[in-house]
Amino acid sequence: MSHLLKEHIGAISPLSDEEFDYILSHFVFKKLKKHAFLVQEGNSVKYEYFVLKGCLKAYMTDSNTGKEFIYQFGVEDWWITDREAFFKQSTATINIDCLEDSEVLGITLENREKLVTEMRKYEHFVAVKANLGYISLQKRLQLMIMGSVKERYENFIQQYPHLINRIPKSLIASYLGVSRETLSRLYRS
Amino acid sequence: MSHLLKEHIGAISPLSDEEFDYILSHFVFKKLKKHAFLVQEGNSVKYEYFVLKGCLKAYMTDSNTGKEFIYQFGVEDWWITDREAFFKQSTATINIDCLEDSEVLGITLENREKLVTEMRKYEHFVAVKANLGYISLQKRLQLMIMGSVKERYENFIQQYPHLINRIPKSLIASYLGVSRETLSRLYRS
DNA sequence: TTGATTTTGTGATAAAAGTCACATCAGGAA
DNA sequence: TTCCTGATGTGACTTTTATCACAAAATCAA
Repeated sequence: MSHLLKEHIGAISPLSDEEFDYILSHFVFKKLKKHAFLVQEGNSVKYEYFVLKGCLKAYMTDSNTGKEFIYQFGVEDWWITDREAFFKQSTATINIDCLEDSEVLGITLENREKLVTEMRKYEHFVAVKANLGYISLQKRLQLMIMGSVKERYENFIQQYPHLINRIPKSLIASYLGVSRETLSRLYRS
Repeated sequence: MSHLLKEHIGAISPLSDEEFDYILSHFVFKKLKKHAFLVQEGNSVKYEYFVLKGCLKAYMTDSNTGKEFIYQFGVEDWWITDREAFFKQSTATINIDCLEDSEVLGITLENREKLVTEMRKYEHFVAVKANLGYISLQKRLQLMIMGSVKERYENFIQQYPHLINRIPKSLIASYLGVSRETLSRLYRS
């Protein structure tokens, strides 16, 4: 049996079909139309989501200027949620909505903890993920502080070549912390 | 018995004296002079460190410009290491050195995994820490992208009031991703 | 298809921050 | 104390990026 989530977890903690079926039974499936919200500011955040299909953006809005900063995109094989609200069981400070029709698998904090407690393999998977996530965030911060706009964009192209023509440049600019005009002017020979 | 590390872990997972003694036996104590390196680029990173006393900086040097970016300070009650090198057991890409005479407790990856496996409480502590660390890094990134230099500095003052007069402004500027001159000019009435 | 909306590019100008240079100030070591 | 080093403040100028404005191109929905 092949399943995107099975491959995903299995890359860190190899799973038997039975183990994976058990894990999968703790998730709920959701199908969303373009522009639909998965997480909305002020609401509670019941799930952490694994993206099966489509594309989403997680962003926060500056209360003064009204401008938005995209802190993460979510496409196939990625996890997305308002991490702080999910783990602290508080209300969302960010929004997540769909750039395309999307399909996700959601797991509640309760089920997540249940799996972590019951299955050493899932606990290991989750711990490794947390570390890798932290490390990649640290690299992004470093690039943001030390790198020029050009370096940031080139790094993005290299890391996410499949997103360049899938996501509007204005959103990529927001992710890179630069105005869309400046990004657009980068490659004038 | 009172111990900084016991209070630190206990705030997340309360510990008996026996449990803490057992945990502590997995750490090694190190005492360092000002300017000494705890982690040096190119070397292996055997330990993750908890700071008992003193002040350290973790930074990376841009290979082109030679300028350094401080990604973390470490003072009492903080953890510090080259996370990526430590977990992947590769060589350091960053340097950590002492701004003051310092004392730290180090734990190897092996001992860390041993404790995580043996003690549910330590595992919980470590998981919670990873989450909190990720969340605070995310906030720092957000502030870096959306906030003005002034907002970033004010946030720093609010978060770390005790560091303002302990660490040179030029290093704080590096942490905030701004030149020391610009930081110095912030508060001309 | 067609009209509307979104996306993208680009000029002109303003604002923010960096860089270089130098002066002053504070603290540590002999 | 006295010298030396590192820390800090600030002027002058340059570079980078944001902002505003508008037009062309692409995409989407009825």
